[in-house]
Amino acid sequence: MPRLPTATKEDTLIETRQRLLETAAAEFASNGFASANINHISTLAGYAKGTIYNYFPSKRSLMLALIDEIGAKHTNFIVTQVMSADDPVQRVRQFFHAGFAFVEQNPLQARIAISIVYGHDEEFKQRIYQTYERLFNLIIQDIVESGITHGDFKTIDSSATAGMLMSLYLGSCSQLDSDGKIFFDPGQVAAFALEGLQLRG
Amino acid sequence: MPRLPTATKEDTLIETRQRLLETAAAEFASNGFASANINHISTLAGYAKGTIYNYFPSKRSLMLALIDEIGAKHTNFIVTQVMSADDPVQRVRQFFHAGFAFVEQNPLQARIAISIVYGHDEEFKQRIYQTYERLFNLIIQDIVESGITHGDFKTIDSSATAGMLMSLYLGSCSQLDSDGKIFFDPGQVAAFALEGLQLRG
Amino acid sequence: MPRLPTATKEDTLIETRQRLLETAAAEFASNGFASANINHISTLAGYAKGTIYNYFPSKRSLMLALIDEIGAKHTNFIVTQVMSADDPVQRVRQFFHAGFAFVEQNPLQARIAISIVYGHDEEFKQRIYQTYERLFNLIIQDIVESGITHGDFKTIDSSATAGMLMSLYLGSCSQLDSDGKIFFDPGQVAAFALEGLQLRG
Amino acid sequence: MPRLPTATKEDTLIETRQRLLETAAAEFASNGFASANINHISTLAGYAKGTIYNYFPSKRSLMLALIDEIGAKHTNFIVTQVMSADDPVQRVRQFFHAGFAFVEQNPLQARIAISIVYGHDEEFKQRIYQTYERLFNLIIQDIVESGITHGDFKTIDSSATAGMLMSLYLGSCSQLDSDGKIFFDPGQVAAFALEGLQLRG
DNA sequence: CATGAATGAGGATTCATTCAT
DNA sequence: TATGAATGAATCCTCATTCAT
Repeated sequence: MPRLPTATKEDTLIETRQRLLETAAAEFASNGFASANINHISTLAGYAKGTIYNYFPSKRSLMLALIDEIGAKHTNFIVTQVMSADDPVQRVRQFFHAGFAFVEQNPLQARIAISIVYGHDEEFKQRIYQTYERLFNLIIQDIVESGITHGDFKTIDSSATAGMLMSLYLGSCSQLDSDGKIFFDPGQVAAFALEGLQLRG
Repeated sequence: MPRLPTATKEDTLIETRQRLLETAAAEFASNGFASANINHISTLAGYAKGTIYNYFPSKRSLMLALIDEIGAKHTNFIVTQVMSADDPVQRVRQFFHAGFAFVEQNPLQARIAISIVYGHDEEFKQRIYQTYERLFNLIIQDIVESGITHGDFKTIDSSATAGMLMSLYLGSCSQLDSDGKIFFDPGQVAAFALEGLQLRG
Repeated sequence: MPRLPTATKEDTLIETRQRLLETAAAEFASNGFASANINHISTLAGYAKGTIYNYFPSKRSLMLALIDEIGAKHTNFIVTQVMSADDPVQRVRQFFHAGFAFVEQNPLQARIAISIVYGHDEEFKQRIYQTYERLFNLIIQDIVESGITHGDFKTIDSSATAGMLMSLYLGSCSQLDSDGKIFFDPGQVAAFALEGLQLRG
Repeated sequence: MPRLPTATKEDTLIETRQRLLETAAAEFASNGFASANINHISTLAGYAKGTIYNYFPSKRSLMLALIDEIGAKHTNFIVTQVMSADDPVQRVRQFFHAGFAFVEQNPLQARIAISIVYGHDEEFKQRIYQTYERLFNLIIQDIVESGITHGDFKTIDSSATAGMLMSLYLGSCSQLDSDGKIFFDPGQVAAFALEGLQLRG
């Protein structure tokens, strides 16, 4: 049915797989993994029930593939933009800007990632942590430790600080107003992360 | 089986309900709402399948009752301790101390609360936001705005700041090490919230 | 609760039983036996769940007791009025008049009786046929055969004719208009039974 | 298991549906709707539990589909045969002959129809009345009113008379002897309907 | 590769019934 | 005798998965 005559066989395979991952994202984002309906996913993608099993051996493995995809995309998106700045302070700002932009451009994927991070499924959690390892390392080394070395940041526990930056990021970008837009401004959050609440003496 | 001959009828009712809520917390915390098994809950509580329906009309309403309980307990726990300090800066520290203590003492309840806040079920989300309204108001008024008035904090958007403090709290207290202990130290997080990353000039 | 202080113990027993039978009639009439809820019955009667089992060993036996009561009442009601007429033709008219009057005065009981007669439960059917035996005999002997003997009626199969009269009765009295009133007039039905459709040559 | 390799897909679908409707008829006829077991139906039809839900969204909708089928078949069967006679008196006889023949050939379906007409489920009742509308109109116009016009029948209320004919039909065809055969002879019932009990002067 | 009918384990929910008080 | 908390068998329905076509 969705057969593009000009595409090679392999292209078609990849396209179908991609289409399935996209509709899976929609379904998982709105219903969560356990309540998601595999039938909806293939139907929405324009395929029959069974097709999904030609691409993924199970519902769970579909989710795992989706997690991998989301994690890679999310990480790439942020890493690229953070590294385009040289100054650690600028990198913090870039981190929140890029992070929020990703959420705005990929709301379904972001919702899935966040609900997994804060959810109860240990396998999914492990998997998403793996895919975010590069992002964590970036924050630890290229943001926090780099900032300490540069004399911009306090000599703080870099790993814990990375965790707090991630918490701040994931928490604030999941607070949406009634239109589904992120409630916060990335600059605001970056300022909070950099300067905190207190007035400087 | 759980027939306490010395207890009055009403006491028994309340005890049974409480027992069911506790085992429900365990089940919901480890499996999430959709994957939780109502039979497990009653069986773990020492009752037969049907008993739960003498107390709650449905699985969903059991969850809602649990949310109400968790929200009230969580809010009370934190509000009481925050208000025991007078100084806004101290209150921020108290907020994280009390918050982390609650999570340590009620890990199941905390997991449920966090997974709902960052999850996909809109009804549960709304319900938990309701129960946390008092806590939000506390952060806005008695921490942030009070700190601004006292000249301790910058003149920041108090509502957004409250959201960031909550994000920081929920995010950091849900990062556990391999023993299930919270990875962070509340003082550390409070310091981050108060002072941020940057060195003061 | 429904405790009349002036009544003797036995009276109370009988009254309670009666009250239970009445509310049972309401429940069985509107929901049918299988869908009837035993709890509704006792609650509507003003008693607790368990009380019904002090009077009837099971839901089924409650229905059987109700069938007995309905059958006896129905039979008595019609037999008495039919026998008050001497002429077989008049008796036919009385049969329909009395029968329709019973239905009007006891709509719930009538509904139950009719749904059992045309229903699928063999035990209930047998039981209601037993309680209607006297009524059948009345129609056969004191209406049809008596009419044949008197020279009023054709020499027809009296047993089959009794069945047709009952069919006509039960069928027409269960056709209700939108107000729940019987759609037919007993005189009309009696005339049909006596004279049929055809014009007399 | 019921994989007919020679049949087209659509044929298989229709056959399976038909098979399910037939076994459903057996189950509903012997146990009534509320006590019928959906698993029995599919198992008896040679399918697994879930298969029925590929064809009917619920037990209730299965019954509704069955009602539609029964009503259509029943109506067609009688209408065709009644209209094959021209004389209203003959049509009355045909009505009972055809009606009784239908019951003999479709005992399960007939039982279901009758128990619904005289049962307590309003939705089922409404549905079956809809499917019998054509039959009612036939009796009113093409039997009774036609008979009045021809000068064969008295000038009676045609709608009420139709109701009485239906009552007589449904009531008498549901009286079975111990072998499950209809107790009455259609000619006998037709004679009763045409001439009544009384001797003609 | 795509299909979709069939499967059947799994799970929420109902409710007649019991029995200790 | 009346109560109502507890029971657990029974049953509808869902849906991930299989597999013949």
